[in-house]
Amino acid sequence: MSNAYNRPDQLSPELRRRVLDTARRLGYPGPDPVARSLRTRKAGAVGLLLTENLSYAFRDPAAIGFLEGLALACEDAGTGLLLVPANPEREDVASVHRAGVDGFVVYSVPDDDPHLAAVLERPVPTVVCDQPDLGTVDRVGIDDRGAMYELARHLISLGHRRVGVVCMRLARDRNDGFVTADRQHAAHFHVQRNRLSGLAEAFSEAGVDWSQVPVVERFDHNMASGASGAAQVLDKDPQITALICTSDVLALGAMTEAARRGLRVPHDLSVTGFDGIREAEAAGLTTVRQPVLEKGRAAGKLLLDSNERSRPRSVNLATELIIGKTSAAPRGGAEERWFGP
Amino acid sequence: MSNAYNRPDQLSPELRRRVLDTARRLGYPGPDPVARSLRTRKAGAVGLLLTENLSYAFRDPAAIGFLEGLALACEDAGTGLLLVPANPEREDVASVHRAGVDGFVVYSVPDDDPHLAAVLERPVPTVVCDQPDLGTVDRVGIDDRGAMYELARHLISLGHRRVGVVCMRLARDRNDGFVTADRQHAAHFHVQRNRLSGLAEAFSEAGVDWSQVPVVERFDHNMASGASGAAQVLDKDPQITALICTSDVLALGAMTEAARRGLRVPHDLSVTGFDGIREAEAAGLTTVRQPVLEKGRAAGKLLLDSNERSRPRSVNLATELIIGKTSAAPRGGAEERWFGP
DNA sequence: TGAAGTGACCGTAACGGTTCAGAACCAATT
DNA sequence: AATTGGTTCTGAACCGTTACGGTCACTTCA
Repeated sequence: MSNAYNRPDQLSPELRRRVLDTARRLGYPGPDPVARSLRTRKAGAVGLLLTENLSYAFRDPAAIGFLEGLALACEDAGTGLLLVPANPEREDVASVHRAGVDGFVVYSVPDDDPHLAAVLERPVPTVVCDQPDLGTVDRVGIDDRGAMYELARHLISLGHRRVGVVCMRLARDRNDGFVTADRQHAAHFHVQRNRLSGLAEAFSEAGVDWSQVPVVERFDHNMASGASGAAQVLDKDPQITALICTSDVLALGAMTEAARRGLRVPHDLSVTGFDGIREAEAAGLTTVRQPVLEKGRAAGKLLLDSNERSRPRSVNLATELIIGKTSAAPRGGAEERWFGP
Repeated sequence: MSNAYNRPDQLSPELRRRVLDTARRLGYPGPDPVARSLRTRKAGAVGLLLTENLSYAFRDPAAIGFLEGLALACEDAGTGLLLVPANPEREDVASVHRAGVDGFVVYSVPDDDPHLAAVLERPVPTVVCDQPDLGTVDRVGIDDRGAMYELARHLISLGHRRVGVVCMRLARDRNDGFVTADRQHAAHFHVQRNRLSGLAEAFSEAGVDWSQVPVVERFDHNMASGASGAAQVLDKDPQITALICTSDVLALGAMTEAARRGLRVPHDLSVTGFDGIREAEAAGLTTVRQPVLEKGRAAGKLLLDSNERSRPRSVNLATELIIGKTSAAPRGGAEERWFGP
């Protein structure tokens, strides 16, 4: 029977026709994909674990780019892409257990997330993205630390010494406010931890006492958070000459707050982002561009040709420092004479 | 055994512990989701069929909004969302057959698409979106025809009589150029067909010979298409006072072309769109806003509570005419005295 | 003390396909 | 005529799980 559908060469055309005819007459809807998957041990789909609220993936431009790249890789391979809901509120690991997939891509979740643990227990290949190297599964990411270090060097060379930071959530608990050094080090989001540590290193080297730098955290990732985070930093220390945001979305929000306060960017305040999304380019933001689409595509490729037990691979994609028109030497800064526009 | 995982109440805690212990010792990875699906006849996922190149879904703002709404509905119900690749080039219906899902959502595909036919043959509930009412499955959409009629009335009341149109693809074959009346009527994309027919009706009523109106079609849906489409219309008839685009993305592209030609919008040329995406709002575009997120959510809800054999439901969501600053009375037009700004 | 009732546990039969071994058949060769 | 080879077709095993009904021990009540 299944031969009639899948192996036309294995039987005579006449029998095939007869089988298909009676099948249609009996109202047979064609082979059941689930039963087929059980037998062949291939689901024909890869799972994408997004710990964030599922709809978040469609709001964040960087996440959309990643999704697009991953979808492209899946399309090339002819497999589907299953978005696995993983609501962080109820610890509903069941969704991971219930997903019939040939492998998982894990995108930017906290490293202590129970869903991630559940994925790693499943006997399928996995690629983690923007995560620490687990040593046991493939990984794709960028050098967040190095890229942010480079951005910090840019600001330092412009003459900035008194700065503030707005970052995304650092752990699963909501903490909208200032961040202690401890919390920075213990951050469960690999990406944010490394970006902060790149900043800390560069500014420490430049003689800045990092523990005195105001770092504000926001749980939600949108422009409003960027604006309110910027407000909190500027209230704390109105003397800062640069505001460093760990994402473009936050930075764009920060720009609106600067405008609201009548601060001219970059004359009165430099603002920087991270990601290199289209909106940032349009705004001329100084930022680090990372190849989000390529990241998704690389994750998909890695997963889809998981050769039997080659040792875990780790891919780092290149980033590029984009110097836009939102960073300049601080007003009246000593260095202005040498580094100004 | 399965009880130990799924029905802790059916057995004593002691046995449960013992079972789970030996399971772990034997390296048992937990119940297999595919086998479970086979037995329970529930896949725990819904399929989304996008006939367009898969990555398209992540480029078009309206599609993203739809996806977000659908993802929200799925998240609420605790089911996954499977993106089914359906490359229009190779007629690869296998992807539809291979998808292990409890139902399908079909989003804006041509009504003669073989993938759609394949979905309808599958014995699972289906919701079509932006499609003609098939009478056999649930449907969600808007009144494209009526909404466009209303937009046309707005332009007519401003005094526009000589207009041009840029529309999205009308069928599966690529036809970048002028569109005959025949092709307009025979269009296989329900949405485009109805928008055009709303225009034709309104302008015909106003005494305009619709067959003389230049209508240009573009296969790809991006701003560049809008720009080149606008150029083609303006080359054909530089006298037009309004350019009607069947999507905001095309309209935004048309605006860039108008600017390139030194045409001031709306003074020299009115431009209108359709969808109500964020970028259009930012640009002050005159357009029709449709609730894309709600459309996705409605499709998901419809699918997920498919009560046994209720007769097919059809949902029409409300739209809203947004009069922005890209439409005004034509320069020197007779009506200007009464309707001008 | 025996019958009936209760709850925990276990064995087995599907679910619907794929695969593979071998039966049946036919033709050609020794 | 018997053996060989090749092709087409049939049947049974298996994939891993859950639903279901039956067994068994143990309690309860007459």
